[in-house]
Amino acid sequence: MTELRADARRNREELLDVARQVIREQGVDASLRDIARRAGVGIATLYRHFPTRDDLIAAIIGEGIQRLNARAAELAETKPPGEAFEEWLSYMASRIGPYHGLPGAIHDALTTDGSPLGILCADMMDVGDRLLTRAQTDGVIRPDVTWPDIFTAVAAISAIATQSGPDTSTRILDVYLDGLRTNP
Amino acid sequence: MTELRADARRNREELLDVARQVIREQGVDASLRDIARRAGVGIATLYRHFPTRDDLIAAIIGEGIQRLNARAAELAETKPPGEAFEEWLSYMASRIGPYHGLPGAIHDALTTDGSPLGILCADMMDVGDRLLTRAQTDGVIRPDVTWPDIFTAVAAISAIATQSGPDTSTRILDVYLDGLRTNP
DNA sequence: ACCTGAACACCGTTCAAGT
DNA sequence: ACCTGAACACCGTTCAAGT
Repeated sequence: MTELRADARRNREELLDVARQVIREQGVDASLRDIARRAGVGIATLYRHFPTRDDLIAAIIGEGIQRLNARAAELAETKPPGEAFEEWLSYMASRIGPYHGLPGAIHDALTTDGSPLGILCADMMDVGDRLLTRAQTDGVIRPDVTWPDIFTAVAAISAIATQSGPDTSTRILDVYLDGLRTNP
Repeated sequence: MTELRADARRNREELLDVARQVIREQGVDASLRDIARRAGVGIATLYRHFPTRDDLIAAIIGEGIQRLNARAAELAETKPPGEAFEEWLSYMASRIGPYHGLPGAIHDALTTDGSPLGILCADMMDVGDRLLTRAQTDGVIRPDVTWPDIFTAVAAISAIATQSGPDTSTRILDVYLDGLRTNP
């Protein structure tokens, strides 16, 4: 894993660069053949580096997910629980939404064991769960809603961004967040 | 349209029966070739009866959409505006959700002119808009939310049903509906 | 170690040829 | 009028053969 022959390393980088761009444009169901072609590499080479589509997606969004986790820690320290939780959800939506089909892929990955994408997102789920619990303990978020439900909801709502635009997605998320708050 | 040769009529019925089942099982992206094969008909025959996938989907869910519109009229007469609106949204979600990919297809169809599915759903959009306006006039639903937004939200949330099950979808919809209500 | 293209089994869509 | 399969240009995935 860590030691790669020079040519292999170059191919891997090129594949990732191309895939990042193509997937941002066409979504997570983009043609793998097309990605290999644009990277100037045989289709089998793509499969050697990324045995499944899941592996490729995980490699592409890995960094973004880590940033998401870091942001959670940051918000937890600087903002009150309710604000931290809501801001983090909005941030998550803005990062995940633009990749067409990604929320669905993450959801599938989380319930498929051994999925690299699932493993990658497991930490994110823990982080979210903790932020939620803090906000619920603080009494600002309804105590009867679970984190898996909220994650599923925010994922589905963020997916709207690729169809109806980020503004629509944001407005809908705001209404949902309002429903999440305890009535004073 | 109305006059079909006996064999053509039989083929059309068989295609619709098979398509209804296959699409319920596999979603709106199911293989058209597979549907034709199972219907015991050449692939070109499917295309002759339904020139686009859109036509086929519209033909399949047409009856369901009309039932949806009828239900709206019924609810408007028998229930107070807020209840009528919310019940209709839940009913819509329960009808649309189970078909994987249908909410997305409807959304695309509504913004593509000439789409048979879009034409079919246009009435439904009017009906929903009227129910919303009544509920807003009655003061029970937030006045600052538009019908297209609500439709998009409910469509996205109902789509959850095929991934996480109808119960999850229902719970999430409840939270969203809560966010839609005016705070007393 | 790594790369490659051919191979296989699928698609969606169209079109000439059949009845 | 209507039906049909072949044809074309694509997929995802695997595997034997190359360096």
